[in-house]
Amino acid sequence: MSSGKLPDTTSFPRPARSLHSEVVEEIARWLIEGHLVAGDLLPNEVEIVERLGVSRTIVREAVRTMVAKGMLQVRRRNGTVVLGEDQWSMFDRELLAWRFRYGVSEDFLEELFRFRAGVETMAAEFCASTPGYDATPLLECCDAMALALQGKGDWFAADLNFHCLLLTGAGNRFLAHLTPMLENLFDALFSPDVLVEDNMRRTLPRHRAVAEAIAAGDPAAARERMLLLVGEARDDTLQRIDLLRGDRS
Amino acid sequence: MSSGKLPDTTSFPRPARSLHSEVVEEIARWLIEGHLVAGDLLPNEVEIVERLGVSRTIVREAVRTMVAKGMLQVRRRNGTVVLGEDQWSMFDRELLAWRFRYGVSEDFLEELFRFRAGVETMAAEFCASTPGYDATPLLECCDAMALALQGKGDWFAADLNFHCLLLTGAGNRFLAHLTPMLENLFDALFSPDVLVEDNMRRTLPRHRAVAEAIAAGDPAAARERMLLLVGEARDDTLQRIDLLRGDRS
DNA sequence: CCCAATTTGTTCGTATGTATG
DNA sequence: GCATACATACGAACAAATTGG
Repeated sequence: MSSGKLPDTTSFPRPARSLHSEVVEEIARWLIEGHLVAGDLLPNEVEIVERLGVSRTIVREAVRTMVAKGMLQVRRRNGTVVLGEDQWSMFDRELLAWRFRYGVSEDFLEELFRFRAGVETMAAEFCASTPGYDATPLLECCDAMALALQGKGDWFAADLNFHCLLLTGAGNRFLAHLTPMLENLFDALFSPDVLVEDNMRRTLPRHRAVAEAIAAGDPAAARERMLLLVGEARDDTLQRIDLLRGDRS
Repeated sequence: MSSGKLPDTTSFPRPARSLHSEVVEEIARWLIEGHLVAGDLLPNEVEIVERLGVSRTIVREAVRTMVAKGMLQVRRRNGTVVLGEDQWSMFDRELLAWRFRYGVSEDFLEELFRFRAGVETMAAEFCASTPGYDATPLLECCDAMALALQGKGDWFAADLNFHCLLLTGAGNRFLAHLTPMLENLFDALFSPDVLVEDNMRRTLPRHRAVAEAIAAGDPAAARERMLLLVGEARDDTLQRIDLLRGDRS
């Protein structure tokens, strides 16, 4: 009966999204926005069915998806409980996208930047210590960034590509698997419209220095320079965000 | 009708495992063992239903689970395709367990050890540079390992605990999220019955040296010593595995 | 110890929508 | 444009397990 209120879930101008993903994202939002926290019980299946106006099948499949991502745990008779954030798939593309969309905490960003610094220095070191590693794609990225500074081309794409190349080129599938994290970070925080030209002019030579150390096969230098690069990026970004927060409050 | 060939998928003496997890693991095995590779189409729903003797619902929910883990992608009308291993959730507890159970490649292990070295040195560095970090749990782990060497206590648990403490104690949720990887690695390769006392006697002082560097708040030393520790562990393990492989062939 | 209520687990039949050929 | 094959979605029913009286 309660489904009378929302007669047109399908009539939204959504291109090809399935009911499944709608419901998954809706429930995920409950958790990410904190309406349900670790230890809470999810409403039971029939209640969700009534609240969202979808069939039980959809709800069950949505729950399966979220269990697979470590967000829920379901026990017979007991209901479905929300797991702590420490159990959630931390590097899952979708989950990261949801977090950035529905709000990440300052702590989350801090730790993300610190972790990123660690893995990217690691990747730079790996690349530099790979015999015969071809660094030309990295240098080409730097050229593309330089062109973008003159208004010819896409800085954002070149910058992101540089960092992804590092992760994927290190010859380590675990490092390579962290690219969705970077992509989400870039999408959320370095979107083209917030790029500051001042920062770009400063960071470009840092990028090139890293690429050159890798081309020279010098792991220690690559590591050191990468640390400098991501440290500056961190400072720039967190400072910019603090300014935004300051404006809002 | 066609299910007459396998009348007893359910009659196995499995205690409380759900049909869902059975089917998920069965399909996962198809992928991990390589019967289906990237780009292949999964048999359609009805065929899986007939082959496994379960309902469509079960199959659909199993597919949802594996889509959530990045192993499958389903497209309307087109069928369900197997994704490349680079898309699979690399740090997912279940998926790691399946891989170790159904066979990991030598490359996989090599990269895992290299990645592990990177993140654990990172964690040691983070811990050592945390002001007021309490290193006594780490030192207690070393004591427990020393006792285990005298036959009093569980070396395996103490060793694993040492490394997990490092990851969880670094104050970084991304590092902490890598503990399932370590746990699976330890379970698969350092199980109590294959521990070599010689290696244990050598590695114990290495552990203590790391803990002491962290207690002293010396990130550079912590990093250096950790690198030594995991390097030796890597060599010991890969050598032992090579011996096993050599015996078998 | 058993009984009953609650909640998820599982199956089946059917209908719809959407690409493909 | 039509038919086909397949995933998508719904609803009703029964099974099984766990909790609490």
